[in-house]
Amino acid sequence: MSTPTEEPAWKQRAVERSTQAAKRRAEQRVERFLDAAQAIMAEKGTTDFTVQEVVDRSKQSLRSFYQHFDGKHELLLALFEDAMSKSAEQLRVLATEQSDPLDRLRVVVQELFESSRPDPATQQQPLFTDFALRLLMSHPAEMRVANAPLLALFTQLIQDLEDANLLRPGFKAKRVAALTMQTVMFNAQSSGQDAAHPLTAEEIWDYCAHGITGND
Amino acid sequence: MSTPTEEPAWKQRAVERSTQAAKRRAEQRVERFLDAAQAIMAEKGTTDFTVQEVVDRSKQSLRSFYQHFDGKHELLLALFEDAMSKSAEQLRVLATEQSDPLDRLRVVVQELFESSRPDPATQQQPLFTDFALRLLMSHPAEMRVANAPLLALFTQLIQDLEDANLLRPGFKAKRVAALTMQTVMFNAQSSGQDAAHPLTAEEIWDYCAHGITGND
DNA sequence: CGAATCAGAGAATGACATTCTCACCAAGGA
DNA sequence: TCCTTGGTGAGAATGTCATTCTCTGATTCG
Repeated sequence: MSTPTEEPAWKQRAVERSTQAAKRRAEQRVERFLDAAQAIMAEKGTTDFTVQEVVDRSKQSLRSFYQHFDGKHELLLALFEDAMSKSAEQLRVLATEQSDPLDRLRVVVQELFESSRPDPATQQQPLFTDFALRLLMSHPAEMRVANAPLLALFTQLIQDLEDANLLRPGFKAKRVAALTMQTVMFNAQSSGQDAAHPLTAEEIWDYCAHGITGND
Repeated sequence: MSTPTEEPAWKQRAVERSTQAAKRRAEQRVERFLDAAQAIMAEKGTTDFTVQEVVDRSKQSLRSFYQHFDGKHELLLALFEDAMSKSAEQLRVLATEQSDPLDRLRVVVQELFESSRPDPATQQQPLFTDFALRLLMSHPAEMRVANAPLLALFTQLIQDLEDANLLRPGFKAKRVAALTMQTVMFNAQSSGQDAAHPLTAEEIWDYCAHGITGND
C-alpha cells in the first residue's frame, strides 16, 4: 500500500514537464478544431456542419477529434459556453458605462436583444439561437452552466435595482434575473425569425421593465 | 384542346363518389398514423420516435406513410398544430369563466404556463416544448401558422384590456400579445427543465403584468 | 376477365456520427 | 542505438435514421 515516497524530484519535474508539453499539444489541437468549427459556422451561418467538415478543415483526423471531444455535442457546447461568456463580458463592460442602475439594465437588455436576434451580418449568431434551444431541451444542466455568466450579470444588475428600491416589491432579484434574461433572448429569437413582427429593443425593454399594465 | 364537355353526370358522380371514398380512406390512414405517433410520444415522452415505429404501430407501411406525409416533419407539424389549436380552445373556455378582463388574461397566462411546462403526468406535453423549439428554428412560417390560434386568443384578451384602459399606454395589443405568449411558453419550458428555479405561475404572471419595476 | 390503382414488405440509398484497424512516428528510457 | 508507448493520420466499418425504390398481391371498375 505504501507508495514509494522516494520519487526523486527531478523525475517528478520531468514527468511534469512532459505532461505539460502533452497538455499544451492537446490544447493546440483542440483549438484547431474549435477554430475550424467557428470558421465553418461563420461561413454557413448554421450549426449544421458535419464532424468530417471540421476535421478536414482543421487538417486533423477523426481519430484525433474523438480523442479530444466526447462527440459533436461537446464541441458545440465548448463553442457555446465560450460565446456566452464573451458576450457576458461585453455586456458587463457596456453596463459600467451607465451610472443609473435602471439605465445599466436597460442597455444590457437592449444590447442582448440585438445581439441575440438572427442577423446575417455578424458571425457567431447561430450559437445564440439555433444551438441554444437544442441544448435547453437535451442538456438543461449544461445549459445552466453556459448561461451562468450572463445570469450573474443580470442578477447583479437587478440586485442594484433592488438596493435602489427600484425593484417591484416582492420580487426576488435572482428569479427576476433569470426570467428577464430568458425573455429577452427567446423573444429576440422568435421575433427575429419573423419579418412581420420585428420587435424592437425598446419594445422589449418597456415590456420587461413595466409589464403589460404598467401599474399595480 | 377542347375537353369533352359532355361528361355524363352519372360519371361525374361516380368519380366524385370514388374520389370521396378514396379521400375518406386516406383520412383514415392519416388518422391511424397520427394516433400511432401520439401514442408513442405519450409512452416515450419525447418526439424522438422513428418513422418506422409509427408505421409498425399503425400497422401500415412505409410506402403508405410517405404517400400521405411529405416526411416526418409533416407528421410532427400536424400533431403540433392540432395540439396548439386544442390548447387554444381550452384556454378560451377558461377565459370566458372570468368577467374581469385582467383576470381573464391572468388565468390564461397561468394555465398556459402550467400546461407548457414539462410534466411527466400529462401526455402530449413534449409537443409544446421539444418540437416547438425545433420548428421555430427550421420553419418559422409554419410555426407562425401553428401559433395563430393561441396568438389570436391573447390578442383578443389584451385588446379587451386596452378597451378597459388597462393596457400600458403606447403598447399595441397585438405586439404585446405575441410577446406575452412567447414569454410564458418559453419560460415555462426553461424553468421546468430546471429543478432549482421552479418558477410559479403566479410569478410569471406578476412579471408579465407589472414588469420589473412595477411602475413608470 | 383485364387494366389501373392502392398498399404491404422490406431491400436499397444516403447522410451522419461514432468506432475501429492499421501503420507511423517521435520522445524517453534501458 | 533499440524498444516501448502514446498520440495521429487515413480511411474503412458500423449503426441509426429518413427517405426512396422494387416487387407483389389485392381491390376496383369498366
